Amino acid sequence: MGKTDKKQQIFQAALTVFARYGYRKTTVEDVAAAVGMTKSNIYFYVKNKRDLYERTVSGALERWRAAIGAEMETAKTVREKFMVAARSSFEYLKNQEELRALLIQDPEIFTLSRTEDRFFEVNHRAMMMLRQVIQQGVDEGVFHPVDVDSVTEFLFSIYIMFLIKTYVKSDGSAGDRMYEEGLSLIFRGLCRQ
Amino acid sequence: MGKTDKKQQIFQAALTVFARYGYRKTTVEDVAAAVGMTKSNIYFYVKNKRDLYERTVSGALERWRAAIGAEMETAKTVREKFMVAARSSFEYLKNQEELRALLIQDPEIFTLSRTEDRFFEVNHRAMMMLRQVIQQGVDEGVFHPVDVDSVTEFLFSIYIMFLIKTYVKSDGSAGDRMYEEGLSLIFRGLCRQ
Amino acid sequence: MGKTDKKQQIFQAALTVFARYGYRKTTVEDVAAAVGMTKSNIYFYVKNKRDLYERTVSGALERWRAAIGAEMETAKTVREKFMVAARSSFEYLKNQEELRALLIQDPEIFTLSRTEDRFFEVNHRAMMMLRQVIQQGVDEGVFHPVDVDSVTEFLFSIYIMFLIKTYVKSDGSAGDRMYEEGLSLIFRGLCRQ
Amino acid sequence: MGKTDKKQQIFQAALTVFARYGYRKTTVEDVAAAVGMTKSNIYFYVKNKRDLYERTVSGALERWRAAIGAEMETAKTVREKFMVAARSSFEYLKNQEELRALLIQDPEIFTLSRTEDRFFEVNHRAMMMLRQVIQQGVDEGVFHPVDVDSVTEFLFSIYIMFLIKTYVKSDGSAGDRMYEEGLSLIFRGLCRQ
DNA sequence: AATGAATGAGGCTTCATTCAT
DNA sequence: TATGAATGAAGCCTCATTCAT
Repeated sequence: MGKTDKKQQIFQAALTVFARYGYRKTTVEDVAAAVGMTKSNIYFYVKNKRDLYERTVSGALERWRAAIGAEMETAKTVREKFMVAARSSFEYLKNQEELRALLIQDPEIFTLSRTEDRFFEVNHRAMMMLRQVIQQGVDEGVFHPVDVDSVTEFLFSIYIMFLIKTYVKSDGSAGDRMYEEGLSLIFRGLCRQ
Repeated sequence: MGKTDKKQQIFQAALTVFARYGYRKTTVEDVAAAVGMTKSNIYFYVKNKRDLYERTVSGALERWRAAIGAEMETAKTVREKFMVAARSSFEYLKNQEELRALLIQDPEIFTLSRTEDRFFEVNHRAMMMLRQVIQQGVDEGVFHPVDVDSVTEFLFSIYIMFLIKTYVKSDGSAGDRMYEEGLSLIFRGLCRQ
Repeated sequence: MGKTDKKQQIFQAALTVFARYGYRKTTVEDVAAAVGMTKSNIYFYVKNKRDLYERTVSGALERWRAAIGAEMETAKTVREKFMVAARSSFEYLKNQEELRALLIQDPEIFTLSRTEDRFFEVNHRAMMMLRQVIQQGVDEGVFHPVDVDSVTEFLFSIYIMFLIKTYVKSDGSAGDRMYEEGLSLIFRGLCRQ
Repeated sequence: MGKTDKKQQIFQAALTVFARYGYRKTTVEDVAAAVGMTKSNIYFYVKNKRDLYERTVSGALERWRAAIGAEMETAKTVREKFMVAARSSFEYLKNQEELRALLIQDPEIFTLSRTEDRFFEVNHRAMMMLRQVIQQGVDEGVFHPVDVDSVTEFLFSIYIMFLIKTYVKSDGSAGDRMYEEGLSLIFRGLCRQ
């Protein structure tokens, strides 16, 4: 087995553990135990506990983004693309309990501060996919002539928040209802006519 | 000086320290040093490090909410109230660097899950203020006849997100522009006609 | 209320608390709370936590010894006295849950090392009562001509052990049975004929 | 050096320290220093301070019991066995200052309450050795037809008490004399004729 | 590539005790 | 007499990280 394979194995196990306990409560030894190796050997593959975490998360995010991207290419119209993006993100997360848990544990994963964001690159790539849809909508006159960059960021943020909200252990509040109401409100504000 | 005063003094100092270093990195001793007393004496006033933190945060949130509440009473129309709420929140935070820092350090402060939220009460009170405005807008026919509860929660979430986004150490992105674009988009979706 | 009364009140409360939690786990504050005063005020009446404990225990032991002494004076023959001593000790303890608990928590209370024993005096007085009975038995020829001092100490020790064993939360073993068997064994070895 | 060896080294050192200062006064750091390692490394071998203590004590008790067991097998008659047991226990302890000290520091080590006894197993094994002798004596008609279980427990208790008494830092009292008087008294009550 | 062993640094908490009022 | 407030000292334990093998 190559070194890369072993790493993947580690990140997979780390995902499970971090998702369950969060960064702080997770011990390097916990991860090691999950892979079936010893604590010290982990340091052969990663530099740090932090390093371990960041690689783990980045990997998971990237897989997610790639999945959405693939789905979006199947859509034709702008409206479809928008919906596909939203829907397939939700679908994807539905089958990824660990990723969901992770996002709940550490919502800052989505922070977009370029300077210190540990996940800037992958986040940015994801946002660009959204931007492209909006740009297209504006160009085609389907959407109001909004400032594309600002609105992209705005919607991306809402979108992220939605995901988190939706998957946080049931607030007791009707998440689905909020989802529908919110979405139509947004659409009403975005679409022309 | 009464015991309550001393407590306030402690929470004030704690706010400073927690804002700077975050919960984890902050040492009880740090706080003690900031007040000018010994570590052990802190335990005369609070039960725990956790207890210290929660009282500190709750206090700060409550002061904030009260300030907004006072401002809102000065407004007459629904639209004014809405704007005042948004604006004075921002204004307030502009002068409260520490609270801002705190919110960045621990965004979960705003989590609204009734079961585990440590700050549920004060958060809830704040949201109810918003709900009241929306209800009024709907009643007066100024807003679309939306589902008040869902939209309240939706807008409150966005509002919180906005605050955090805006005050996160410079994103590099144009926060204000996003703010304006987003707000008008929302309004367009919310207001009738 | 005189200072002495207040002290008695303190020792009474202390007995309750020490009996329940043992010396180590008992906090000066626990005792204070039980009396209804503050920690610091305790130090007006006693020098130390240790001092507090020792006065508390000594008092209880002395009351016990006095009760037995009174009972023994009612007996006539040596055998009667012996039995009365054993029996009334048990009877007394039956109604003194706290003292019992205390003895279980700190069996060293009965240690007889003259040098460091904190309760030497009262223990010694108790043992002397037993010695007197044995001496009388030997003098009257009812008992074997044993070495009075040694046997006294021996029996006193067994006697103490018995008390503790008996009142330790049921070992699961048949304490009563052991009591009878042991006592008759002892008597067989002690009495002439 | 294997892990087991290292552990033995630790327990040996721990025995020394616990014997000297008692459980409470002994610091994990004290033990570590005695072995020549750091505090934290101790936690590599044991779970707790408590764990450290219990393993230390159990080991010492077990070594003791095994030594007596070996001696007893050399004896032929019941009386001899009884005497050997008593005598070799004393002999063993004479050369084990630390174990002696330990027993004095924490007499509860010998408590036989099945539920809470931390050393029940090893204690029980020891008592069973005594029981066997008594059973044999009764079977052979050398002893009175006593209730074996009760008397075993009774004698075991006395025996333990004796050990403690004898080895408590000089009582000032003539321990040996008491030993002889007590033993003959017991024998007189136990042996037929 | 892997491991056992070791370490250092640090943090939380408890409490007996004191002191000014 | 009584109290609130303050303190110092101490102890347990966790963990990320390193190193020799």
